[in-house]
Amino acid sequence: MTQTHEALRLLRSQSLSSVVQDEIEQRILSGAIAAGARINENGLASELGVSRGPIREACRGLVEMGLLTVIVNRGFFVREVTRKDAIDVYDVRSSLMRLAGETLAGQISDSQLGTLEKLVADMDLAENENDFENFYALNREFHDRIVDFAENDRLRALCEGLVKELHLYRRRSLLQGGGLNVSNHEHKEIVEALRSHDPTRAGAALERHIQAGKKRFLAAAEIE
Amino acid sequence: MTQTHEALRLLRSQSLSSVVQDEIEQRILSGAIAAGARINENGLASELGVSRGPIREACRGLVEMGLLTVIVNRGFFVREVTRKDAIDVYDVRSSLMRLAGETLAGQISDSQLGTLEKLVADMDLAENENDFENFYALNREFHDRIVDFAENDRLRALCEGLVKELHLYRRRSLLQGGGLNVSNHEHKEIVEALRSHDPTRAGAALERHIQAGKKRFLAAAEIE
DNA sequence: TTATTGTAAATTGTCAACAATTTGCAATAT
DNA sequence: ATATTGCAAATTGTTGACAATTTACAATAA
Repeated sequence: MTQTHEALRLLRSQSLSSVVQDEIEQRILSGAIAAGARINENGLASELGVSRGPIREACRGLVEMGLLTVIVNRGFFVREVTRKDAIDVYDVRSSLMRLAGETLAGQISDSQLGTLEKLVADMDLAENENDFENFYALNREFHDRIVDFAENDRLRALCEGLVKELHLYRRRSLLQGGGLNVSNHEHKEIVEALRSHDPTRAGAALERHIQAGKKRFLAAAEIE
Repeated sequence: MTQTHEALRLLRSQSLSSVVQDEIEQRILSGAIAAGARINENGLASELGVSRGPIREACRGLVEMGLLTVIVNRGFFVREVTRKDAIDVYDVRSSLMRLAGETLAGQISDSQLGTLEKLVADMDLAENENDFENFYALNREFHDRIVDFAENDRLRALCEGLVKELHLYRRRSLLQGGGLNVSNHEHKEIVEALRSHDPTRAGAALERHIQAGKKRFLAAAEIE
């Protein structure tokens, strides 16, 4: 009975809509619901054991997040991110990561530098062991931490959204798992720049890094 | 009867939810609904002549846009943008406008330069006549055009959202009407930089311009 | 006076049902 | 064979109703 108790406790702090929204988001990003596919409100409602109300509310939120599009009288569809969209997103993201670097360089603490260094070291290990999955997770945390440390809530929210949007494209192409040949050397450069507390240098290092990622991504997308 | 006909035609291309969403957004940005105020679903529903369903769907969208927040069992509230929030948004916006400048410098056409020059000239006129309202409108179009011309859809959408968010804060303080002492000189510098097709110079000019706006804004907010 | 408790009203969260629209598909015509 | 027409089923858009929760406020106690 602890399960229903848990469920009830959850509903006092979260509405069904937000739980459903997270669930649908998960399914979209994992690829369980394909790009371009329609969200079947009835089907999803009965599968999740809720009515269509929360489903539709969740979908409205996901539309504003850029994960769904809506066509009147036809329904909600998983957004199809074009190559041009992905390029646009990469450019915006590189610009924002540059801001993160510029901001962070002037305020980063030794303990924060330590955290980043640890992540880079772990990535070295993962790289040597060809543990791509772990490398990917560490890489993602590395970027997340940099944004977190910059302490700009809007920046954090936007970066989070951009990464999700890229996933919407990425999962079609190989990417992530494949490692995309991310060089840990760039990460070391970034940490060095941050340690020097030079905003311009740190911003440039991060911008270069994302732009390099964009190039790798485009090269990989070319193949498919 | 042409009115109901119009209304019906509209509903075939737009859902009630999106119409309601625009309406609520308008009320928030105009200040008709105060920051921190709760959205009364029943009240708004009967006032707009719709049921609570579309109202709630619209609110979910506005939450994701950052104009509303939601508290379980308490409802939707107009977001209260703090001074720190505003600073964060300005920093993000200056970074994105820099990207717009960098992008645009390499691809701007003579006709587009002409459009921007015309706007600057009109602003000169409005400035001389102390027509603050017109100056504000022209100033806004100037920035919108620059973003449009950069042809990055994500950038455009994000900038639009950031401007709305700033309005949420600014409308309390004086803002716009007060003119905030925006110097047209900075605009001329921006156009010159774009004409030189130098990405770095154009990006820097725009970043400086928004940062200057941030300073003016903070100084004005200090007074209140 | 100030806190506390209890109850009624207001409000939100969710659901089920109905009307309007779209989709699927067979029957028909070209 | 291809296009067109005409239903029937599926699906979306919207509504009204009901349960759960919060808010407002009067009655009571300290």
